[in-house]
Amino acid sequence: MEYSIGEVAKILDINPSTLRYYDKEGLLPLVNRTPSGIRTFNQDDLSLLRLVQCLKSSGLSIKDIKQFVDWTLMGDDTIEERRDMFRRQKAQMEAQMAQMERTYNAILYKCWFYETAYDEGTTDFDPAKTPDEVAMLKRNSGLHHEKQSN
Amino acid sequence: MEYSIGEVAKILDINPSTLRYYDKEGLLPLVNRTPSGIRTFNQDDLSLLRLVQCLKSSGLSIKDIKQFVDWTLMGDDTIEERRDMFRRQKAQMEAQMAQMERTYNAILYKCWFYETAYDEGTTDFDPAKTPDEVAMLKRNSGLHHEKQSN
DNA sequence: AGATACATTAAAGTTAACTTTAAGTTTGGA
DNA sequence: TCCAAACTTAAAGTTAACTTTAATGTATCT
Repeated sequence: MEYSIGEVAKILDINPSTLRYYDKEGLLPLVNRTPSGIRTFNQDDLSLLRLVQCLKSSGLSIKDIKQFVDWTLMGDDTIEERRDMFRRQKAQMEAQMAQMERTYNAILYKCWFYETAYDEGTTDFDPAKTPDEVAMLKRNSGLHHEKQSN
Repeated sequence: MEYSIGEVAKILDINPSTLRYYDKEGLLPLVNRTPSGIRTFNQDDLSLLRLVQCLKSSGLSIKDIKQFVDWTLMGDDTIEERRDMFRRQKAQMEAQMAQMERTYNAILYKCWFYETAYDEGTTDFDPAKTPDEVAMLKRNSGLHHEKQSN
């Protein structure tokens, strides 16, 4: 089964221009063309595009992804480089997820803070009189902004 | 205790120019100045800056953060808006974290794939002969790129 | 007083990842 | 055959969030 650029765009919910941009950047080195020059995408191209989306959402840049694609084209001699890239990216994502959890806790605290402020009709309530769990979260969040500046 | 822009920059590991940019964008409406015009940051300013960093890392734009700061300056009449903002941001982060977990699983699979390929000396090994858990992960990751294109 | 480090502003420059535009070509249906 | 939709390229434009530059002022040390 083959697909036009517009069909691929719909399937993967990408702008056709973005697909052309990826192609120009060397991310899609194996896309075929009709004799008149129109791109025809096959299942492999779709798989690669899904991988590109995944790598992008893991935080890799277009440049990094091109490097990976180039390594893949070179074959088995570059397995180590690719392995190391994924090891690094795994570590990077773990750091990112840890950071995200800390940020999420701070947002949770802010949610609690404004739910309470909403109920009280003011941000100037006494944060000492609060459920223990949230109070602990507050102590750990490093966000005591309201106390001083409101 | 008060701090110069350079001291704040070091404490929070931000470029002084970034601090001036935040100020210009209205994110730091309460920073004092010496008679000669030099900014002096106090503890409240530092707290607000930490909050700005947190909101930024949660995915809010400078514009969104300015809106929040403006609401805060307006006082208790805007508690509902701020509460809703944090509710939305909480939901947004949850979606982001769910997406990140899916991506992380795909990266884990890639790690396994290239560790195995490294051991085998080729990417063209039989993925059927693999530990069950990873095989399941593979089936769920939607990344069967190697099979076809290597 | 002079040097040096740090501060100020406004404005221009940077970067990544698209997105849009312009001008044209190809394809499929009435 | 003709029209509209969808394709092509190259190049310019967009956006966010800084970052750098230039020209100048201020504070501190010797």
